[in-house]
Amino acid sequence: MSKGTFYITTPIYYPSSSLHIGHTYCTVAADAMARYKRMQGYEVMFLTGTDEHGQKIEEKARAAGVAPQEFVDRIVAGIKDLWKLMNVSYDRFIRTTDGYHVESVQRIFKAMYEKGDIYKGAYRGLYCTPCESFWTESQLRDGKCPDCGREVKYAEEEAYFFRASKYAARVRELLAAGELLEPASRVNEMINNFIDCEGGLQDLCVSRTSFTWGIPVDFDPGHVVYVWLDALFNYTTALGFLNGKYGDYEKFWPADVHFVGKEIVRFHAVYWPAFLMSMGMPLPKKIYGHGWLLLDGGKMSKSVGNVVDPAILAGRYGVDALRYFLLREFPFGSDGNFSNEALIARINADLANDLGNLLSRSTAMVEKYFGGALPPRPDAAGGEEELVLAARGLRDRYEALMEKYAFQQALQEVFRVISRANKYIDETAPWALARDEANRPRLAAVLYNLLETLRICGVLLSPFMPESCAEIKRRIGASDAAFTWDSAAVWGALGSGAQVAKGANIFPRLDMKKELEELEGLNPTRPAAPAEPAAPESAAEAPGPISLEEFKKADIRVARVLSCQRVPKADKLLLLELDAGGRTRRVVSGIAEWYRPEELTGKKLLMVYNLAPAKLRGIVSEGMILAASDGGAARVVFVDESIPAGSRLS
RNA sequence: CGCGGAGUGGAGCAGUCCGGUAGCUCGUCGGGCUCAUAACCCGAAGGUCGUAGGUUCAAAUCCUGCCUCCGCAACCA
Repeated sequence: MSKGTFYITTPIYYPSSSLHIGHTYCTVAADAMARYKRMQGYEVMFLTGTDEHGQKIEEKARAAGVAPQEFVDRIVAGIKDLWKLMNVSYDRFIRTTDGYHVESVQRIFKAMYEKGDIYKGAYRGLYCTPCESFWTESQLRDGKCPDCGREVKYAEEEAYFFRASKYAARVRELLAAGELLEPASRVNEMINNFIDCEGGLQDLCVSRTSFTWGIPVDFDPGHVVYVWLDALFNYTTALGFLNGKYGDYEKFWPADVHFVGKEIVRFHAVYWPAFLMSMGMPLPKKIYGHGWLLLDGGKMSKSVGNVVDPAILAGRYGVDALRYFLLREFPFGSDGNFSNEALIARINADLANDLGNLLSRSTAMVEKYFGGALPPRPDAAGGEEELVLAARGLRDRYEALMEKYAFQQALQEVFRVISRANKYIDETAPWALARDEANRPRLAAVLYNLLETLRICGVLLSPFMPESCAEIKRRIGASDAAFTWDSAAVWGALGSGAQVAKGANIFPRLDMKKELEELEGLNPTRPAAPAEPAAPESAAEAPGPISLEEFKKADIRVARVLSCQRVPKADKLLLLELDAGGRTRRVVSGIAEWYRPEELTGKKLLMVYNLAPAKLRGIVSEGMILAASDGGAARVVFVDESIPAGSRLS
């Protein structure tokens, strides 16, 4: 029965905060693919998981006042809940903190080291101590640090490197062959930017000593494995590669396809193959770099009132409707504009008006004219009608598109047939046929054809909308055998006599205006969640309690803005000169998006007076001004004119 | 000159690689039908294909310049 195996993966997500619609998009796509392959009879392994190491997690956990493991445990629980809600049928969920993964990665690191592909080296170069940055000769300005203008000195820092350069030619050849990476438009980008660039493909630093939240290099304490080496091998350790946890490596590797966001195509298409080559392992058959969901024309953090929390949307409109929308609206390989309006319009037009309505009216007529029993199957003679031809050939057209990961087009094909069926009802006018007993056979044939069309469409839509299609199956009275992949290529699989269940539209029509208002009302001020980068702060990230003593360490003072100007070449920064009692302080603040310099000049505000200086865009900032933000526009906290500059907050 | 993407009827997109009647969905207007949801079906209006040049018998499509928008990157102490 099995046609073979099919191994598909999503990226392992970074649990620094909750996931959003962009992650959901990728995971739902992988789920649809996995379900499709299972339906076809493949033995599928669908892997997803989380990438839990790295400095950022370490920092976030510290800020939240918990241990890193505890921090990620919480977020991972939320991620699993989301996948459960979205009906994601993953077969395995890997966490890079899982013991078996850690062991495997240590073995891999060692093997690459012993082979000579990982070597101990150092960042070497001219180092500016205050800036904590290495610079190359060409970057220096007048022989000094280009940022702060101070002297630099030669320095080095110990690190392990992966000899990527050794595999550059092979990786290049592989990419250029055009099989590995899709869409093709990304291939040249990879080759031009990372391989044919000046200096060629650079060796990759694969260990860090600056933080500890990672997999230790077991033969060299102090080093932890760089997250990408750790993360990429998840695709194999999850199958049991170099560990005893699972025994599926031989069976499923190499992967049939890795779905990845375009921001990580580079690591998957360049370094991942190089790593595998080093280990002498087979390469994945396909890496598909999907696009991003942008928001209302692209503005990420400034547009107002969009609720793009997948859980909210799924809760309101149904998991299937959201899944359908994501995969029908956007071409998988390119960016798309997400909007609530598009979501609702799509649900109404396709699901409510076309599919849901077709199911309702068809079953209602069976009920009305045949007492709810499936009309007898017509003779083959009537089978040359346009609708029948379209529905009969649908599975093959759908399959060709699904094999190319063209979800949007595959769905379009199905809905073309659904539209054709609605038109068919008009053409055949069953209500007119019903008036004359002599037309009864014809009426039966018409209704049968409609149910058959619904059956085929229902089967093919199942990977996208599993629950709803199960309901379609029930309503048209299809047996299990009449709802399989094979049956979708057959016309006439529906038996006669079974009971049809009439009922309300499975996709109720939505009131666009009302929905948009309510969605905004749900969260009027929070900015739309960006599709890929930072998600809204989750509760897990709120810092824990601090003592009064700790709080008192902060010296917060009233300051008057003496002058204010934009920082050149920085979109978000303003440079303020502040009078806070003592000498004039220069503070750089990231509020240029919300304030013009002249709006601030002369105003009184609060500043953290004893914050350690930091250098931003080359300018030393001696403090921080206080502003409030809920994630959207930041508003400066102004204080009463009567308070003298230099007063301490207490 | 940091990297990349996009400009096509009111909106969102396809078509661009491989030049040759500008297509789809939504919206608007008119009509039809009544099984179903103010739904469905039919028809119509509406486009200098960002802009200026070039190549060509022929350009949305190829070449060059320019304009605009957007994402990434760098900065939000």
